[in-house]
Amino acid sequence: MDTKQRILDEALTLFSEKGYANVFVGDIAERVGIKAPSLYKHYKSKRAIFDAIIEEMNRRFEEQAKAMNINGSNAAADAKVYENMSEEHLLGLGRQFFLYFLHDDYNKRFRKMLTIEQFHDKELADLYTKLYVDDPLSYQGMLLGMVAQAGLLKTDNVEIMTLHFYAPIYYLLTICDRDPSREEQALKTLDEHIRQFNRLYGRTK
Amino acid sequence: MDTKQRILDEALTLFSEKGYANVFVGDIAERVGIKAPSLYKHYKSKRAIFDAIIEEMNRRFEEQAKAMNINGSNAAADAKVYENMSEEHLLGLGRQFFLYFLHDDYNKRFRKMLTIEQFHDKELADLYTKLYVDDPLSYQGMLLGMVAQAGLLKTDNVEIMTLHFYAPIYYLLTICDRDPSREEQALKTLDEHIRQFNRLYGRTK
DNA sequence: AAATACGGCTAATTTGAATTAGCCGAACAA
DNA sequence: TTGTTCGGCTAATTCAAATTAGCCGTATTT
Repeated sequence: MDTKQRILDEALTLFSEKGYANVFVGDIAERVGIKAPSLYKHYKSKRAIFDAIIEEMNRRFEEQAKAMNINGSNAAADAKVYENMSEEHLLGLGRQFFLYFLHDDYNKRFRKMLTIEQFHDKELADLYTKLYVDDPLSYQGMLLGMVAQAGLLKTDNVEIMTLHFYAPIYYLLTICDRDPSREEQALKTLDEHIRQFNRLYGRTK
Repeated sequence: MDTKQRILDEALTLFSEKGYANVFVGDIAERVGIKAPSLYKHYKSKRAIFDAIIEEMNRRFEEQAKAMNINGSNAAADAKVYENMSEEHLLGLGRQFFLYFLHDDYNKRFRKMLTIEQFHDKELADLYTKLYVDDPLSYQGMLLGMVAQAGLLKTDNVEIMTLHFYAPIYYLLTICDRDPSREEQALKTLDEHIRQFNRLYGRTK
């Protein structure tokens, strides 16, 4: 990987562990294997590194969103996929979502960084809300909506049902971010949550 | 209020808005209405101010926990209180908990500060988890357990039921911390959540 | 009333971290 | 090959923020 990219990568790691203000330009440089002044050949300032991370993140997420829409925009067709969905499928859905967010390295670090920096300015707060609140909710709302369409879930309020599906996932995610040693237990809880969710909302009693 | 206490108070406000590292001793002093060097008549260092905040917080929470136990330890007696609990009571319970955490000034500021600082060291992470994850869960688990005992809620897994009750509350709380303009909407969602919770778990179908 | 403690101030001092200046060798382009 | 760019380095420089020194008035104690 070229140096410019490595700088972003190491900076993100450090920012996610200690927060922007507690990371020194020298720390980043050291990790990359160069001296602090050399960083300035690639970025104008420490702030510029942070901004570049945010930019790249936006790029990645847009990309990802686009990819999702390709499979997600045609609800009528996709609903068929869910026509014979079982509890196992639902479990898979939740687990996949959870593990992706939890273990995908870029996601994990970025989420932690945003958690730390979210109160610095409104833009970051909005980004956090978009990435970890609104987008997952609307995406999963769409999926669960289709499953309900297919007659496998019963509710008169998809939004609240989706909240009931996602809030515990979010909650467990924040626990694991803070303390990875809880992952195993969180995964068990996740399974129980989804099974119970299915019992509560599933049509096939 | 005496200066020593005012320093803690203003420091907490600032730390909760910008995080420890982005607050200067001079900022705190200015708010208190004195000059930076005068702060050192009260605290040995900037760090000591932070530590004092944590200490006071621990004191407050222990106090609060003690107060709760007085009413909470005798489950058999308290269960009677819930014998004729209605959806309205349940709504009140959730709303009270939510609003207390959301608006109690000390709580709000402390929670935001911990959110920012949680990844700095394990002690802070553990404190966060205790205050906003484990304690609420066990407290509400106790209450809901009693309500279930009284025959008003039906479940074979109180823990998951409690997760289903609390996770959305936690989720909404973090949204409001980030963006207070969402409070109104969050309160509506909270109500819908609890009503739906009651529909899902309530015995009196 | 003298002595002392308290809590404020201004003026240093110290420190440490970001950034700039300017050099230099390797690669590559003309 | 000669020049130019790239990306590294060391040695300043700058600047801001924490902390210390030392003064001083007020209030409290003895």
